[in-house]
Amino acid sequence: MVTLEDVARQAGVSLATASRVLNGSTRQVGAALRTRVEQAADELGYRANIAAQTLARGASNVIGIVVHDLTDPYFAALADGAMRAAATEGLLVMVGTTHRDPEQEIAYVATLNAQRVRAVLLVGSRVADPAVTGRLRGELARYQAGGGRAACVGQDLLGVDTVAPANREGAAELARALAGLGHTRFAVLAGPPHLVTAADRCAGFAGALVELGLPAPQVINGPFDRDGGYAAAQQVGDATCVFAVNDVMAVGALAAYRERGVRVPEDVSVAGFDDIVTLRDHVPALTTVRLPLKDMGARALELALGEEDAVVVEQVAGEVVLRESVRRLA
Amino acid sequence: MVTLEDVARQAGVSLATASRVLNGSTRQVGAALRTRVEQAADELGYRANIAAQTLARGASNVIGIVVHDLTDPYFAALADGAMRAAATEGLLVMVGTTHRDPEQEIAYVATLNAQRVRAVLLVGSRVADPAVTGRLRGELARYQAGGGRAACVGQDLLGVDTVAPANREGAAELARALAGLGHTRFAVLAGPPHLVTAADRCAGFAGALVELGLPAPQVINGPFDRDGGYAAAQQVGDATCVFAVNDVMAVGALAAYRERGVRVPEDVSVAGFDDIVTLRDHVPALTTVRLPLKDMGARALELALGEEDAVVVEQVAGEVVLRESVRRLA
DNA sequence: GGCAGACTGGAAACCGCTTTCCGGGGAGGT
DNA sequence: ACCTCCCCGGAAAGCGGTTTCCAGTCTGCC
Repeated sequence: MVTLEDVARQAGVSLATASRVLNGSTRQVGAALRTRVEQAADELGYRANIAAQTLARGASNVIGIVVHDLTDPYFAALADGAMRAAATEGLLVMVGTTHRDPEQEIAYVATLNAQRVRAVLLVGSRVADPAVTGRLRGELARYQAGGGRAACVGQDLLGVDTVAPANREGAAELARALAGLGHTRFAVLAGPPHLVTAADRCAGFAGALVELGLPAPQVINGPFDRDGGYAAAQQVGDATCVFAVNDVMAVGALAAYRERGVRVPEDVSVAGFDDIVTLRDHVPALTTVRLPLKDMGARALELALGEEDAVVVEQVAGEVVLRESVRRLA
Repeated sequence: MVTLEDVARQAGVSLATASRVLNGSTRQVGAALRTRVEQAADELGYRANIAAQTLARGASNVIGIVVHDLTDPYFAALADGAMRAAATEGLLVMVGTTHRDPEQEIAYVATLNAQRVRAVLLVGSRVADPAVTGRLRGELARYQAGGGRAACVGQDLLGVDTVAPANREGAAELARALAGLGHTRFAVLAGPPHLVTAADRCAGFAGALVELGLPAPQVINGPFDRDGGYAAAQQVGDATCVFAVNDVMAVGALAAYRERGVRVPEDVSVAGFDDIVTLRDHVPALTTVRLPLKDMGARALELALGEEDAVVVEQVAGEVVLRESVRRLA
């Protein structure tokens, strides 16, 4: 491996000079030496050792993003937004996937802390377990005590800058829209009760129905993914409209209905949440609540990098999008 | 930031001892000192500085994965497979997205080299431009000269370990299957001609048709994504069967047909390639060539980490999956 | 012409950790 | 008892950069 010292020797200059030429420094270096160094570096194929640079400078140029599952398009979109933003700042990205294990999330924060990353983004729903949240907060505090910056996309439970999707409000809005179509008997494919995102969406939806004087929906818990939606759909009673707390589950539900010969929206209306881009061509087109996922990811990075002392929490509103998977009741 | 020295002082031991206790060493440390150090580290909230460790050890525990686009489920699946494999090896992952810019890919290799990552995985189709490929090879060679390991998922054009999907063969197999259903007039939504993956699939498909004595297909080039498929579908002539060189394009094509009131598969048959999981619930279900994406990602990591001196290239066969998007011709 | 001040180049300290090398003490063998 | 060998703890030399501090050179100005 060729080092800066090799370059300096080859160019016949000191280490200091070589460093100043090759890695942005405030100090000027004469044109003659400068070209000698550049040429030497080029000939030798020099690549700075970032570990050494990070150590010497005391600051790295990488950020960490922790998501639940990259193959879930929800997280892919969020991560992509954050990564694009990072790229414009000249930052590298370390991505960790927890596969929905909160312990993994804590472990990642510790690891990213060890890496002295400039910032960490925790992307994804918080869980309702105060013990876990407490330990995560502890790990984050330790990281921040060392000068680390952090932000979260999800619920404001961590005491860090947060981009918070308005899950309750979005779901409530959706409920009102669906009720406006004449539906009165609802079911909610509610996902796991301990996932705050799922719980909020479910609660927002149910709350709005109550406010409208409608009967409470049938609530069916289960996994937060496609198969969870598929399974939950089997347990729906006599509802005319089913709300799956995310699009991926809604697609699972649609698959279940299709297999059973239940027509959507003729026999039952189905709605989701998120407006996943990959699913926009689904048939029937999914009624959902659109979240600007890429922007949210990018915004979270901005917040993390921002110099503000105060913790800022930004609500992001969702927009109800009615499509063919729901119908107006006669 | 609390350092190892702080811990050592607090525990009343030397730096060496503290290091041996806290970071796996071959050397033993007495139980008494050991617990003192551990306790001190815990009290102080010590987190090793990985940059320093990497520098001192001369080896890092991070690997780099470079993909074209994380929001494309094809890459998400591949990356996920690789990341899971990395996790079992205790490795951290840096992910870079090129957004399909080959220059970015080269830049990433340089950056990951600077990071002294243990291995880099180049995931995604090569381009047909020899100049670009040459520069990428140069950058890779420089990296490998410094002890770096590399592997590629795509075409064997880089001189590194490669997991190569059998694009030609898979497409040929698909062509034979479709011809077996009685189709004779084909169109290929071929993607960009410079993308080797797209070109191979197109060539394999067309080649098989020729072998069968069928007329050559209509070839329509365009972008490699959903909108590319959508646009290309508009230009299809009188084909009874359309092959989109990937699933995402096929979905675009299906959307185009749906909008125009063309029924699939009654009026036209459509097939894709990849068998993207997220798209399995699409209606109509997509005929495609299944690639074991997760396994391929994991395998690429294995190859990169493997000790073999010889460059190994592994072909991965695709499996034709006939679903409702194609029909047998009367 | 002489001197202050601005610039440029180099020596060396330092970033935080690993690991080699050394020394001291205890256990085991004779 | 004495010697050897093994173990464990510590001092110190790196790992590859950055940056402070110092010295020498030029330039501009009085």
